Amino acid sequence: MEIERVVSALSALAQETRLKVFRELVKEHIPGETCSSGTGGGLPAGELANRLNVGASSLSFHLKEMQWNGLVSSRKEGRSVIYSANLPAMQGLLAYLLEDCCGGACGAAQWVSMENLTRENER
Amino acid sequence: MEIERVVSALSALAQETRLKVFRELVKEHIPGETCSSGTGGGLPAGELANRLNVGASSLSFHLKEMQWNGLVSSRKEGRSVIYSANLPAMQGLLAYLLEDCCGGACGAAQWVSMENLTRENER
DNA sequence: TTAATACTTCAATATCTATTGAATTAAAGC
DNA sequence: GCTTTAATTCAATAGATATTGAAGTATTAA
Repeated sequence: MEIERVVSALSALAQETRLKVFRELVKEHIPGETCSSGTGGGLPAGELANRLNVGASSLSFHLKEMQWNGLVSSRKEGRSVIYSANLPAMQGLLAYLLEDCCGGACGAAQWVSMENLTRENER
Repeated sequence: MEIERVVSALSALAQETRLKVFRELVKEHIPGETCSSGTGGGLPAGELANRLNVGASSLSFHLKEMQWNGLVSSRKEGRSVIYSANLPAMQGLLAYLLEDCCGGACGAAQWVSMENLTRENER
């Protein structure tokens, strides 16, 4: 992952509303399903706006930003637009941070224990 | 790690110069040493400015930002100021992203393989 | 076909960020 | 003390971001 893409992925998450959006979408994620393939998973823009208590146009602005940066994708369903988390983008970001910004120096192997990694989905 | 701190840590990294600064400092990190305790490790501001080809005052602005957000710390040594990466902050950030923004849904246990984690420090 | 719903786009605005160069502070060397 | 070096602070500026409310576009329902 080259540095410009890393910076843009980080920018997409470095804002409270957007980070909360991503978290909500991850909670709704159905394992093994991508947005384009899925019939379930993800959330409509309006539901996100309600949950996060953000104005529709403001949320739309943030979703567009996140979509541009590859963190979410969308599909249209009736008059709703369903957004879902693009987990491979997050994986790529985490891999970069672990390898290039933590490296051996971080002692990653120690703290990234199975306790963290196998933690069950609490939804 | 509460959401405001996560957002501010992400903001600290979501800028090309700052991300490069952090990477450089991680490369210079001496395992087991914190900035305050260390006699080695870290880099003086001027050396960072040279390596990254950034103006001194601009770099100073970014370093201040990163220090405020807890990603780097500094010590004075003669007329230099030595900056070093605050790895626990990065660990906390990665832990948050793995757990709250990736969770079980991400299949983290699969992709965070030992291949990634035990990769040798290439400096 | 009209009305309602779900979103997005647009324009105006306010605020935050980043860069530049000049001025300032602090430590070392002469 | 004077000068050089290392870095920070300041002021001005340009540009990017975020919020608001109004207007516009589809889609569904009456």
